[in-house]
Amino acid sequence: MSAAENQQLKQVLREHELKATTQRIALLKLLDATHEHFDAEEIYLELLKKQKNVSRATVYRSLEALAEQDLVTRLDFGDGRMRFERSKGEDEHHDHLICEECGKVIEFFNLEMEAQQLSVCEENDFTPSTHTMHIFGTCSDCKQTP
Amino acid sequence: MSAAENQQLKQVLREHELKATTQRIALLKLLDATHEHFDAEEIYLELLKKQKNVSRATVYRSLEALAEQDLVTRLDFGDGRMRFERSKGEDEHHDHLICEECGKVIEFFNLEMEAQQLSVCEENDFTPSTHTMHIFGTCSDCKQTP
DNA sequence: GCGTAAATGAGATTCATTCTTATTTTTAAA
DNA sequence: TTTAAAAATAAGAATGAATCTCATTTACGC
Ligand SMILES: [Mn+2]
Ligand SMILES: [Mn+2]
Ligand SMILES: [Zn+2]
Ligand SMILES: [Zn+2]
Repeated sequence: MSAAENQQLKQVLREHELKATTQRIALLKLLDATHEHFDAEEIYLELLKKQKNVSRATVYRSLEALAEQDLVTRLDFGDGRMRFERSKGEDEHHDHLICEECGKVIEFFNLEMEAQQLSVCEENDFTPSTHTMHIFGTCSDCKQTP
Repeated sequence: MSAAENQQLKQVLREHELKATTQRIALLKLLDATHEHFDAEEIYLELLKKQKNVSRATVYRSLEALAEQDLVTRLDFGDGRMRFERSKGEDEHHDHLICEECGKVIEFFNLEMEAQQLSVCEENDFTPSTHTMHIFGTCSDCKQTP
């Protein structure tokens, strides 16, 4: 099903000089369908559940290749496992609030903060490539029930 | 030597309800003496070099206990190992620029950025506890020699 | 369709961190 | 100062995320 989406993802992969394997297509399709921040094991299990044959090693290798091409973004929430999300356009960059109680992740974007980052880099003659701006704490849901 | 410093660190540990073991004192003394961002193994090796008897497990456990009490700060530079630095006062909080070429770490503090973080938290009814603001890229030294 | 380079599967391996248990140390009280 | 209980430590085993190995399969330009 969704042969059109498959074709489109095949196209995307080739534009980034990546071979369009069924595993990579399935992985991209999975991440495209959600805003969740999966780790590699979760992605592996989801693909199995969807009857896709894939190995753990391929999940890791695919995520590496896709991240290299900025098709997915690696997220490090500091709990020992990397998370991944589908990269949206440059204009859709966002950072994260992470609830330490329930694990909920709230996405946000703050233009002034991004501007301050560039300003700090200039002051230090530093050429930025990526950044992590993660704020840990307690979300509104968890605040009420201590 | 520096019996005074030892006494002072003993005091600090007890104020935080931690037993003042020779290992914890040595670890704090080590981190007090530098601005470097050591990982656990480096700390372990440094302590061995200084003739302190300590085991890897104790380094990890001590760092956990000290971080719990905010006497040290855990840093995650995303390369698979945690780094640690001595926590300074609340007023001496800083974030990091990390050179992906040479590993150099530049510390910075930007008040406006911190203010924006609080503003984002308020907007989302989120109570912050800590944050990571790490900017990865290329330092001035590495820019020149590609 | 063919050939070749690249990707995959399955499991072994690595390496940071955590866990286990016997032993030692800290600390408060006698 | 000696003593006892609780806590911390040493040494190495265990864990788990991520990477690597190599035989097999697949993608894709011709
Ligand atoms: Mn996100
Ligand atoms: Mn620092
Ligand atoms: Zn929550
Ligand atoms: Zn550099």
